[in-house]
Amino acid sequence: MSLSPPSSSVPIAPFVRLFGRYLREQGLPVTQQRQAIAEVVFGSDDHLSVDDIENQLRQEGDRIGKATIYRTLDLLVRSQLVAEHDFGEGFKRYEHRLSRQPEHEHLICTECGSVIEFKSHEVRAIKDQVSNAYGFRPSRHKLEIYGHCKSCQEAGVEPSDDGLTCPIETV
Amino acid sequence: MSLSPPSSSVPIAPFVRLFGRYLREQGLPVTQQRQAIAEVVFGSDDHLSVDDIENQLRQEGDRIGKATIYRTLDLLVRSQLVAEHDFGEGFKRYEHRLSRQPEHEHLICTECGSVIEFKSHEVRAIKDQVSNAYGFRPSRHKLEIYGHCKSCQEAGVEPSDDGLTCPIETV
DNA sequence: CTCTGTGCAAACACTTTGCATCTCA
DNA sequence: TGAGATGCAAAGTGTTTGCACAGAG
Repeated sequence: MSLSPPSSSVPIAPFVRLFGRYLREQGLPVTQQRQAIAEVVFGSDDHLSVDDIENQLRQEGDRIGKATIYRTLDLLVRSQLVAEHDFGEGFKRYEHRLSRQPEHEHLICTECGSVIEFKSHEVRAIKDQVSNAYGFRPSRHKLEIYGHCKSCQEAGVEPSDDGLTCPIETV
Repeated sequence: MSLSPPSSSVPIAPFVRLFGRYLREQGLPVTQQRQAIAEVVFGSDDHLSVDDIENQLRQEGDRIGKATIYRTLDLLVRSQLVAEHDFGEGFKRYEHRLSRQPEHEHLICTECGSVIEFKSHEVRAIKDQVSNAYGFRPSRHKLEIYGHCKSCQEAGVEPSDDGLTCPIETV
């Protein structure tokens, strides 16, 4: 769906090195494959699927097995340099957390799959307030808004509604 | 994980009939299986997995194939009488939308899987405001806060953190 | 009586795992 | 050199689909 060209303009080497440091801290080898995968992830500001990553690697001449990609993504997520998302497409997407808003929410187009990031400090307030009310200790949260992006609307996509004809109250 | 006893105190027959009406509107047969499945879903205020539903049916003496359960849940979701959730457990959960806050958010315990529902009108404000800013036409949203519930905290569960030792800024 | 649902099992898509081999440290 | 990674293919998930038979309208 998204072929995501190498779209980053900031140098990514330092980020890859940061991952290398994490690996060394954990006593794990810094392999070529792990670096190549990290380069792809840090080199794109998109929300990449495993297939996106595999394709990008292939384009660059690297042939790395899916298993290795999954295993490396697991390490990247553990290191907290990368965040994992599930937008309900049946597979996961990955997004690096460097040089961008560390905490942000998503607008997701259910037509074309594009994702817009936005920041809202109100969310943090809600999170604290509600957690407090229930004695809950929050760690992470997600706010996702699904709908149609501007271009899909302009392309004539209509919101579909298919429920009961006499709707129940949907305050 | 959750064996969810028949916990509802409101009569569920009217809700099942509402589903029957939807089916008839769509020209689809109102079968025993569909009614039995609807009864289970409307009869519980929990967030049920397909296995939960299958087990509950089995306890009541009904033997309905998983395929039928999936197909019926699809109809229930389409009718908008039931909402589908993915709390990142690797499978979906289903929750009926009758006799409860039609729009609400979730606190999810990552330890025991329990779910607390809460309502926040600020979310709607954020949704409208942000959508407006991006020319986005929103349909649905989700706000989920993950963490540890009160009882798991009291049971001594500690939040774990395993990232880089020198963390990046996490404003 | 016809159209659709049902149940089973096979198919599916994404992800994980086992194992022989190779690589970093 | 040895712990650990890699790649392939096989196994595992939850979910969907194909098809012969059964049931609702």
